[in-house]
Amino acid sequence: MSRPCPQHQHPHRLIQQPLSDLTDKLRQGELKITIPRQAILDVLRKHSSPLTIKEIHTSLGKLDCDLATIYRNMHTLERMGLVRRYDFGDGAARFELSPEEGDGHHHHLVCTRCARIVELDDCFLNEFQDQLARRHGFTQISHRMEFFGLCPNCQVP
Amino acid sequence: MSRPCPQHQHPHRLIQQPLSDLTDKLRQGELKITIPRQAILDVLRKHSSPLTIKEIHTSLGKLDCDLATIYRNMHTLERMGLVRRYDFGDGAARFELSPEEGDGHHHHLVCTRCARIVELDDCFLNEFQDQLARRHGFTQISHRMEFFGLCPNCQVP
DNA sequence: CTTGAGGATGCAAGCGGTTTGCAATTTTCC
DNA sequence: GGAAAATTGCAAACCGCTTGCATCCTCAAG
Repeated sequence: MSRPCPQHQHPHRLIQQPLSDLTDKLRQGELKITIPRQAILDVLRKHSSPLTIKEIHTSLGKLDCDLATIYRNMHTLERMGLVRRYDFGDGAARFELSPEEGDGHHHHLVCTRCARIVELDDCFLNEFQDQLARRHGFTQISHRMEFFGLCPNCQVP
Repeated sequence: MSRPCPQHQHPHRLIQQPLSDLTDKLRQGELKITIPRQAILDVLRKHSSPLTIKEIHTSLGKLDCDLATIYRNMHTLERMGLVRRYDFGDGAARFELSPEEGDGHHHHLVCTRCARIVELDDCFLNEFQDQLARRHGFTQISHRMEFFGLCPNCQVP
């Protein structure tokens, strides 16, 4: 389905962090270090683009843990800021490891046919967002933005 | 799918009692003008912000038509370009009448507490989008972008 | 090293939004 | 009016996701 993205297109910011870092964070959050938890983080570390729960589950392979466990873990990991959730509008949430520290906010360009995902590094919307907030009196403002189209490989039926 | 050539269809239609623009378009698309269909379009015409299927259904009131019918109709109306679908990430699709003719592309600022929706008139992303397409070799490119925050009324718990 | 409290998991049931198969009905055209 | 085709209602199913509950595991205190 989704194939690996050419390296030159997006030097992604998933800095390979030592496992101890992650487990450290787990401990800080008073989370127990369990087999499924470690395995999920491992899977996420090995992929550069956001994965669905199903993809995570099949990536876990022989460690065939329950879907409910993955769902629950994605929530807790998200709550801890270890993982970032994306919604491409196809009904399945996708997750990737949060880039280290900085808010690492970024967006995606998604092929509507093969689901290939290109990561876009920069988000230029912050000042526009602030302006919007001021104009309409909103606070705690955030945004979702994704691009869709046919990738080069999918343009010939 | 295939639309008849505008010149060669239903010549009598033009001199009949004035039908709404919408029913006009239904005929052009070879869609039958049914009670539920008209009622749904009526509801959408009376609301300025996108409605969920449920909201449409309750707005239909005494004409208590089946949810499946609404779902099916939203698909066909969307395919005809009469209706626009939005996804605010809360699991329920929302629909509004397509702005007349021009692509009428626009975005929303959604209160995450009371779901109040502010429509933003302009979209400044088109040239950026084209640039993206060129850079990554994508075609048929489009985007989704929504803003979220707390509206003025929801800022004091 | 043992132990136990509370977190985490597996299982199964359930939920909300959406889709679909099919028979019955409605719209439209003649 | 009557036939063909589109549309509807109904019920069941689907999909992603959540939850209740009994059991299991982790980890720190002893």
